[in-house]
Amino acid sequence: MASTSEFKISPPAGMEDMDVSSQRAVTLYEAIREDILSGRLAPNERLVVADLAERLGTSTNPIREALQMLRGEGYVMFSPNRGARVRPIDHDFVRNIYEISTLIEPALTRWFVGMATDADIAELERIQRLIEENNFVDAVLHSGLDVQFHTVVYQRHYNRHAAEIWWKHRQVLRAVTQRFPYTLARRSQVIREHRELIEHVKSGEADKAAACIARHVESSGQHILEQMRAFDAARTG
Amino acid sequence: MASTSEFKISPPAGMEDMDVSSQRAVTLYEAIREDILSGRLAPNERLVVADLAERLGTSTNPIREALQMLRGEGYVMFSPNRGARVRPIDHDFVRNIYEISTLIEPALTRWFVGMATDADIAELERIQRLIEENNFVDAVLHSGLDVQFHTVVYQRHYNRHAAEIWWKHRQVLRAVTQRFPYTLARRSQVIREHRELIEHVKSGEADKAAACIARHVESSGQHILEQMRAFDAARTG
DNA sequence: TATCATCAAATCGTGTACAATCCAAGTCAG
DNA sequence: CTGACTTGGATTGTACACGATTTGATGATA
Repeated sequence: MASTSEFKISPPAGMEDMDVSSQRAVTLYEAIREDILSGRLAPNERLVVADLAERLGTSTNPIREALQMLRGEGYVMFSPNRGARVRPIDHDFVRNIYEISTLIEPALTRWFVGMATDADIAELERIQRLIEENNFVDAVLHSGLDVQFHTVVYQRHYNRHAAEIWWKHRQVLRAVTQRFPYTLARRSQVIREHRELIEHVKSGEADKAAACIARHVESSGQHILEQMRAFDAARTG
Repeated sequence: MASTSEFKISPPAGMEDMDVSSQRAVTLYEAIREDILSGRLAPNERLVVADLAERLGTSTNPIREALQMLRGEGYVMFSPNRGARVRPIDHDFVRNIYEISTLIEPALTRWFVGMATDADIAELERIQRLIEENNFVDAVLHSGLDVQFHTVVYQRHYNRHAAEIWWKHRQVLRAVTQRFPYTLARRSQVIREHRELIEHVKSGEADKAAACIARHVESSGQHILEQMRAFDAARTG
């Protein structure tokens, strides 16, 4: 494996086990989703099933099913008899997701504090060390490690539904954040907040950990939304 | 229209306008979803595409697409080369949904308090009057009115994503609640909490309204989960 | 005789090819 | 320039072929 950027984000153990579907369609689903999230498919672009089928080397039916899945997750929009279009991952869409994360993640974190084992804490510290070693140099690696970090916290939560929502949102945010650089201020803030979270978990202070995560998500959202605004302003202005 | 029980719950104005898909498939989607939620399709029952196609008078492709939609919403589970099964609407599933609602609905309500017009309040009071007139006699009517009541609050929220999540959850809960009767205690509690909410909206007290909704969802969840437990105990014991 | 393994046939999921329907844009007559 | 018609392209629904999985029976072994 290459030393950097080959970090593969796998569905965190036991997370989307229900997502294992028709072997072909699930791959197509991921392929198209990545194309949407990465921006290779432009916002509002038409998704012509025949074209996609040819490009991805399959026939139309698997494509249709993949598009229906994507519709369920909110990545594509359908119009009757006019097919699918790429939903724009715009400012509002990202803001909506962040707002919901701000509500859900603290609740998940609170529960984790009561359940965390020594192994969990060791794992958090291990990942945090890797994050700090990388120090945002490799953006993709950082993104993957960051997902890993939070996955440790949410992975075993009894509310699978909530964990799934988090996971879906996270995948959108991962793709979006990779389009923009971290400011220096934001970098040190991320490090600080992660360290603070670990401390609260260690001392078993659920409320503080929850509040910490709330701030973490909130500030992360602010950071990205500002970048998106700036980018859009630069583009249009 | 018949005087009772013919109450049709339509997707509250502008709510799932993105859901308008292939005219046929979306109907099939609703048909199958209702069969699952109402219990006509047993938990874990296999969903054989050919059977469904015949029963619903269509061919296999529309059924497949409908099943993929339902997969996205969490109503069916897929296994590779083994097809789809009905996800059991069990105690855990319902609890998960209630927990998430407890997080989201107060936030939506808080925003509504700052935005509510006189017309909104009048509408809330109108629906509340109908609820009290019906007084839980017609369960389906009550269920529909209850959805309407809360829809007034969430309908125009800027976070469409959150509103959609609420709406999807609500549809599950509507189907489940209709399977069980309201206890007398629960009836008066619902009336009281609705009235209290209206008062808080009128006086513009966002925090109190949010807290009120949090309690409302919480107690509603407790009520249903107890009924489900009792039912399961009676069945197995 | 009971239990288990093996194998075969049926069943159903999955992908392909095709026909029908619908929409939109472009064209031509008035 | 406007409105209806035509035509091309894409969605949507149907029929079918292939392959995997399940199931039931048959036979072997303890």
